[in-house]
Order: sequence, then structure tokens, then C-alpha cells
Amino acid sequence: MTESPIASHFIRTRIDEDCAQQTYGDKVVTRFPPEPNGFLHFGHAKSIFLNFGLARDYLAQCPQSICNLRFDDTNPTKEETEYVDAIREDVSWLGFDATGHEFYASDYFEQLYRCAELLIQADLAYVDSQDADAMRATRGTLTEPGRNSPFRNRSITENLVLFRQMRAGDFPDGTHILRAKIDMAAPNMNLRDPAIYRIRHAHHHRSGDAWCIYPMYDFAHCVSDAIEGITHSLCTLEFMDHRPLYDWFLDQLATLDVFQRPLPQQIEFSRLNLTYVVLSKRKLIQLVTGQHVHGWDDPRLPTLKGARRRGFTPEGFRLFTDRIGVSKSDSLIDYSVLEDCMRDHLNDTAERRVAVLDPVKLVLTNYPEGQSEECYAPNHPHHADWGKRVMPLARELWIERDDFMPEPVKGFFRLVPGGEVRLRYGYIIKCTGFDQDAEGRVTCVYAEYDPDTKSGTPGSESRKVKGNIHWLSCDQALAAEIRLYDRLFSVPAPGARREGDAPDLDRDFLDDLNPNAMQIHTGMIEPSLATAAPESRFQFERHGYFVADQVDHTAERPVYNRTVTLRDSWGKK
RNA sequence: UGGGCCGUCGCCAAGUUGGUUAAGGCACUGGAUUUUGAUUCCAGCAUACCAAGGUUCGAAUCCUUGCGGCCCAGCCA
Repeated sequence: MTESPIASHFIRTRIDEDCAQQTYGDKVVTRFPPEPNGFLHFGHAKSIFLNFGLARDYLAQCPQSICNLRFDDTNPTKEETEYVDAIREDVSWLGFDATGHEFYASDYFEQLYRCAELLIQADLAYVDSQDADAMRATRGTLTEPGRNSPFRNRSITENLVLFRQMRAGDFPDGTHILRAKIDMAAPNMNLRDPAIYRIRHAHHHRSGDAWCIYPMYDFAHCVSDAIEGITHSLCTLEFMDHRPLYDWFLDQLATLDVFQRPLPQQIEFSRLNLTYVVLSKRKLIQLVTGQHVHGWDDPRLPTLKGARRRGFTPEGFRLFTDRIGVSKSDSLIDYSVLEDCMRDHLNDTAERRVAVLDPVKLVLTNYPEGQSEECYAPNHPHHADWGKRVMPLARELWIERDDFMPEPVKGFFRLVPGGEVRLRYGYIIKCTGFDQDAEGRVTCVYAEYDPDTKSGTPGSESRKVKGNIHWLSCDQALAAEIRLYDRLFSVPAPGARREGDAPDLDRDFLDDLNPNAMQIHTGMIEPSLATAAPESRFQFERHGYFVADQVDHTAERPVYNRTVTLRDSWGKK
């Protein structure tokens, strides 16, 4: 696999500067902060490799470096424990162990609360008793300033009492809210007295019913970072406008001696955009709940769970994140880049096997009935030490339907009537005829083999044929379910308007679903593929990379998923 | 139309305290090897940095003015 060198990017540059100036001493502390309200997707893989990768890379230079896994669970109505477990699994699948540095924002509720009281006491926060509609109405617009709330000038004492009553559960949801007192006329909307705490009488997956007020993201995130001693808090571009608020909270709290400087700094990078998929939580949920796919781990889904079942590898993702880099420009990565990365890794690591996906019978008419002999197939063309396996050859074989054309098109150099081709690892054969059914579908192909051309025997090299096809003897082959996966959507930008669309046309991304994203075949496989463990990955020669299905594959009923095809300069449709 | 950010080869992306010939990867093209139309190997691939002006001996890098794209008006994160 081509190992790309560690690429320089603006975040590394910043960290290098901080290290050079000893801003944070001997540490680079990052964090991966998922909200446990959904499954991780390809976009998270970028963030995971960035955050965990950075901490790991700087370990030699800054021995205290680490990356925390922090569950950002400040919204009790959306989060669940099942997601926590799934996320932890995904992170570890990608190769990062967060044992000992796994945290929860909800563990900081008490500290967060104390910080809020301190802000109130410093006259930097107040309890607003407007309802949500009134708040929205007075927030102003992008071009007009907002108006101060009539409750903005409550006394510190009154604010404190009210806030404590909020915590005590004296008020129903939505009646009061704690707001930062900043500037209702700020051009940055986030600074127009943002909400800090809302009342939510809801059961929290970890804190249970201990709380009925919960902190908002802007407040909880920066404080959590400071508590954990994060040095570089990396997030995506849409949070850029929140940075002044992030700095404001921390600055005030540092002034109030809650935190020591230097404070963590937020740095934004552009999120992953990939063609032919959707990466928004909302759309992913729609696909699952709308039954367009079979659950969160459906191999068609761009979730990490789906990727795993699909046969994608952590190393492939690692390669991918290295290749696409990190920057602040909105980019759109072609899906083929991801596929290429998986091929790249799998090419090196997957043993070769033979499978006939769409079998048609081939009879070697001059091969004695009841006889069979051994042929040898290497497990990997570039790793002789991986050994070889025996493939019995006999009179009746299965070959790929696509490898025979009764009426060949130009450029086709596989089996054709009267033509010659090599049975891979076996003999050169010459097609002598074929049977068709009433619909013209080929039902059987006949050929004669040349006994002097067996692979590996002296003289077998003397005759060259261009075509080379794979096969399986009918006696040996086992039937298997082969799930051929393809891209989930049939257009690069699902749901996006396309050239020529009527001005009033609204497209639905679900209409762009690729109906052929999964096709189930019954194919023939080598016996060793049946006994392989779930999640074993192989290259099916001349087809692509396949993985034994994580949940459905058994020796009795083998199931293989196609991860990605081989590159194909001929059959590209 | 307020604020923030971005615009370097088909796709990514270095370089942006101005200094000879604009890194690298992917894709692509050509050639070699090859019992996977795979892999591998070798070679090629931006007089050009959104545009137009300007400053300068010298600019992708500085200035000006435009153009294009993304984000923000949740008691979501």
C-alpha cells in the first residue's frame, strides 16, 4: 500500500507554533466529541483520524499528548446509551482505544452549573422569562440588530434565585432560560445573548433525573474542553461563528479564576463532502427509518457500521483521510477516491480466491469422465510465502457467464466459439460449441483442452493466449449468497437540482436512490471460503474484494459481500 | 443587502512574514512487466495561482475593486 507521507496542513502548522513557543507545555490534547444521538459516519472518520491521529503523532515531541473521547450529551431528549456503545466500538474499530480517557459532558453538569452561577454573580448572565417565540422575535435578523429582553436588567440576586429555582424544578419547560449578557446588537448572531441553560424535565441517559436544567452546546463545550485541559479543540467550519462565544465564556471564567490560562483554542476545518452519498444525520435517519436500507449497519450506508459490514477497512479510511488532507476550503471528494483507498489496502492484504458469480457450465469434452487432477493457485501473486492452494480440475466446470460470448464484440478476448483461452492455473482450452435455451441464453459451453499446456509444467509457457478465465470444478464448488453492493445513490449530489430542472422543481434525495445498490446472486465458491470466519476479506480474482458477512455468514450458508470491484479498464459501464 | 470564511491542474492540496524553473497525492495519458482486461514499474501531466487594475527590480504571496461559493436568525450539536 502506498504510504503517503504526513502531510503538512494548517492545523499542524498551528500546533507546531504552539509547541515552539511552549504555549501549552509538553502536550497536545485534542478530543473527539460525538453527540450520542446517532451512528458515526464517514465524516466522523475524518475527525477521528484527525484528532486521535494528531495526539498520536505529537506523542514523541510532546509526551503528554492525548485525545479524549468525549460524549457531548447535554440534550437529554435525543441521546441514548445504545449510541454510546456503538460509537465506542466504531472508534476502537478504527484503531483508537479511549480506555481511561473517555468522558461525558454530563459528568460536568455540577461544574457547569457552578460556572453559570458565577457568570450570574458577575452580572454576565441573566434569567430571561420570555418564551421561545418572543426570544426569536427580539433576536433581530442578519441585517437588523436585536432588542434587549425586558428581563435583561434583573438584579443579580433575583437572577440567582430564579436560576436556583430553575434547578430545583420549580418551573415547567420553556418558562425561563438562562442567557449570557453580551450584546443584542452584535453582528454575529451568536453573541446576541445566547441561551446557556434551558429547562427540560427529561430523563438523561446517564444523570437520570438528577437535573431538569441542561446546558447548551456553546456553554458546555468550551467549559468541558477547559476542564479536560484540551489544547486544540478541532471542529468543522460551521462553528467558526461560535468561536467568539467559545472564547468569551472561557475568558470570563478565567478572569473569575475558574480556569487557568492558557485556554483551549478552537480551530475549524472543512467537513467531509463525498459524492454519491449523504452524510447528514437527518438523511441517514430517514434512510433507516424509512426502510430504504436494512438498519444502521446496512453495507450500502456511509456509516462506519455499514462500512465495516461492507468490508471497508480502518487502514483504508486512514489512507483516505491522509489523501484528502485537511483545510478550510469546501471540498467535494469523489466517491472513487474512497474506493481506491480500500482497493489499495485490500490489494496488499487480501488473499486471492476464486468465485463464479454468475455460473454457466463448461464441459471439457476430451477430458475423461470421473477423472480429476490438482492445479495450484497462489494465495497472493506478490507474496509467494503466503502459499498456494489446490484446485481440482475435472471434466465439468463452472465458468463466468460474462467470460463467454457467442457473438463476440470487438476487443473481447475471453472465450468465443472456436477461440482459445487459458483456464487460469490450468490448461489452454478451445471452444468447440455451446447450447442455448429458447430465449437464446447460453446453458452450456463445450471445449477441448490441450494436455500439453498445464500451468506450471515445462512447455506450458510456449503457447500464449491473451484470454485467461477463472473456473471452479462442479464437484468442488459450493453455492454461496453473494451480495453485490454498489453506490447508494445514482447521482453525485443526491437531492440537488440538476441542469435543466424547472425553477420550481424541488428534488428529494430519496428519488436519487440507486435501485441496484444491492443485488443478490447465488454464486459458486471455493470450499475454503465457506469455512472462513465472518469478516474475512478476500479478493475474488478478476471480480473484486469481498468480505464474509459479519452477521449472516456461516459455513453452512456462506454469505459474501462485495466491498468494491477491481478496477476494470474493459468492462467499465 | 449584517457578520464570518473560502477560491492554486479533472479531484484534493502545499506554498500566502513577496525573490531563481508553482511541492505532493489521486485521477488521467503513454510505455514496460504480468496466467487477475488487476497489481507493479517507468514517463508525461498548471508560463499558471477566481478576475481586473495597482505597488515593486521582482507577487500565487502586498493594495484596490469586482466575481463566485459556503456558513449564521434552535430553549439542536
